[in-house]
Amino acid sequence: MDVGLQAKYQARAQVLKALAHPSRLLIVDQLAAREHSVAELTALVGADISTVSKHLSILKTAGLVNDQRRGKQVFYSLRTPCVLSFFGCVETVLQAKLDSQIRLVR
Amino acid sequence: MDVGLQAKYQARAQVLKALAHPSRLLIVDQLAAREHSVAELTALVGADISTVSKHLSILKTAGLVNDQRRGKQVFYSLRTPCVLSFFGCVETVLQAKLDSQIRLVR
DNA sequence: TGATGATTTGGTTATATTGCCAATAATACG
DNA sequence: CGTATTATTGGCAATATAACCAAATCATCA
Repeated sequence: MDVGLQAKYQARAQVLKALAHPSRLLIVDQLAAREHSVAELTALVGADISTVSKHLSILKTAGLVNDQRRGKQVFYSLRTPCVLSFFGCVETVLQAKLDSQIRLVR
Repeated sequence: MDVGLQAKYQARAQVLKALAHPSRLLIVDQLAAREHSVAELTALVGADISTVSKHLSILKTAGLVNDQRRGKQVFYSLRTPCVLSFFGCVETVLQAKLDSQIRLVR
C-alpha cells in the first residue's frame, strides 16, 4: 500500500479502534445524553475504575471526548456527536446479517 | 454491566472492530466504487493474498461485504453502503483533534 | 484426469489489547 | 499538616490480532 494512503487509513482506523469496544460504546452512548464523572461511568460499565479510566483515556486520545476537572471529579463529555450516527448504520449491518442467516435456514 | 446491555454493545463492537484496520478501510473504500476480486484488492493493499483473504473474511463475518464466485475468481462488494458515511465523521474527529493540538502550541 | 490459476485455511510467531491490582497524583476539608 | 475521596499510572498476566508461509480447496480447461 502507498505510504501516504496508509497514513490516511491508519489515522481513520485509530478512531474506529477507539470505538470498537463494548465498554467504550456504552460510555459514548451515555455521554450522548449528558456528561458523566468517571465514578458514574464506572458504575454503568461495571469494571474496575482503573479500567474505565483507561478506556476514557483511549477515547480522549482519539479525540472523541473532552475531560474537565471540577473539584475531585473529572467529567467527560462527547466531543463529536456525529459518532452517534454510527449506531444506526451498525444496527442496519447487524439486521442485514441476521436476515441473511434466517434466509439460509429456511 | 448488565448482561443484555453487554450483548448489544458487544455485537456493535464486533462490526466496528471489523472496520478498525487500515487495510480493511482501504478495501471498503475501494468497494464503494465497484466490486473487486481478491487479486485486485491484494494489489491495492500490498500484502500477501492470504492476509487480504482473511481481512475479507472478517468483513464478511461482520456483515459488511458480500462475496460472489464467478469462475475462478471471487468478487467482493459492499453490502451496507451506509458505512461510507462514517468516513466523514471520522475526518471531523481527526480535524477537531488537530485543531486543539494547534491551539495548545500557540 | 492432470495441470493451472485463484482463493481459502492451517499453523506459527510477533505484536497489541484488556483487565486487574498496587501505587501514585490531585483535590478538598477537618 | 493528615486524611479521605476521586482519578490516573505502572506493571503484569491473559487473551486477541495480524502477517506470513505452506498446504489444501475450488473451478476451468487441455
